[in-house]
Amino acid sequence: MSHEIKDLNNYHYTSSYNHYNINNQNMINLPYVSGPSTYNANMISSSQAGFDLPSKNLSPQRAFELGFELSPSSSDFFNPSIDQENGLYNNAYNYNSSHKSHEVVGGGSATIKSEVRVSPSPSSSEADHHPGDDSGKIRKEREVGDGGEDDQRSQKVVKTKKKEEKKKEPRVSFMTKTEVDHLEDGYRWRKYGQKAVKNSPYPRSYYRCTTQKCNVKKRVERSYQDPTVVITTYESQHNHPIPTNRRTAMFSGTTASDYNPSSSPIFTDLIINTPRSFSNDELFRVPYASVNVNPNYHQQQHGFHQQESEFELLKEMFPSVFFKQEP
DNA sequence: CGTTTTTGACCAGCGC
DNA sequence: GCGCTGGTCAAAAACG
Repeated sequence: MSHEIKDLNNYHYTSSYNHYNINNQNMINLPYVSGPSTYNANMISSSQAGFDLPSKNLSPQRAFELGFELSPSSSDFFNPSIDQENGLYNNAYNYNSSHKSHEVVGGGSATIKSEVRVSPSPSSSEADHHPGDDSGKIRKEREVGDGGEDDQRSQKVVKTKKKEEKKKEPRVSFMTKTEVDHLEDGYRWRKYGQKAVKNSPYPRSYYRCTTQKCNVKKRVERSYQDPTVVITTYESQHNHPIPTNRRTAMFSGTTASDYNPSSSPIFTDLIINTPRSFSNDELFRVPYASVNVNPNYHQQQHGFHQQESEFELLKEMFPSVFFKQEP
């Protein structure tokens, strides 16, 4: 069956090949091992995951250890994709809010698929291009400054610098099968904008983490091809734990250096006990996952440490998925 | 009354 | 240069 289920603004997903393509870049589709149609365990085993990676640095075992250990409290469907080429992570995790069946997004099979794309070198893709990210700041600077030649020059330098910095911002996209637009992920977000998206009847919403000094942003948009799917894109990483008291989130003063999610009892407790608002009484099941790796991946330039750090980043961004405490 | 959401305006980047 | 698009700002409204 080759029913194509996703092709939204450069997102591409085919159920037959577990193909999840972003920004029209090529992906290879790696074989995966079909799992049971129902998966009640708290994680996927490496055999179920069916990882088959060309890169020795990201072994199936390693990928599994690094994060593809999915909590049933996270979603019914989890589809992560890491775009190393663009410093872009892409994930989709879907859950079915109205049924307990394990509906694949557009797939028609009783299995849920997941994949990770790892590709090298930052930038150039559309998804990684955010011209407007610093537009506001630039505007402010312009308003404050006197517009002199030196100012203009220095602004150019600042702009270039910011642009370069921007390119390195890692981004993670999730595709989530849900009726809820804004999924609860434990962090506190403030909406700062909404825009109509080209070729889509659904608007894109922009959120910022409300914690002070945390500049994590996320965009939420609904797939125009499959309105039941919500695409959530995270940018940057939280430098603080999940706020224990949501009302005090913006006053959290925890620094990145203080923050050790794996050793934080509070954090762990949250992962285990915090109910997801979108989950209702759902049991989240992930039958299996596969990992896709960009064939152009250059190991020399982006070795194990980067992959590891990216997975670590992924884990930090989605602790509820990655840090599930073993019984 | 503090916080969040809404929404129109603005800006930058890009393609033509 | 112009128009389109994505992203952000910020005032007003809504919310709790």
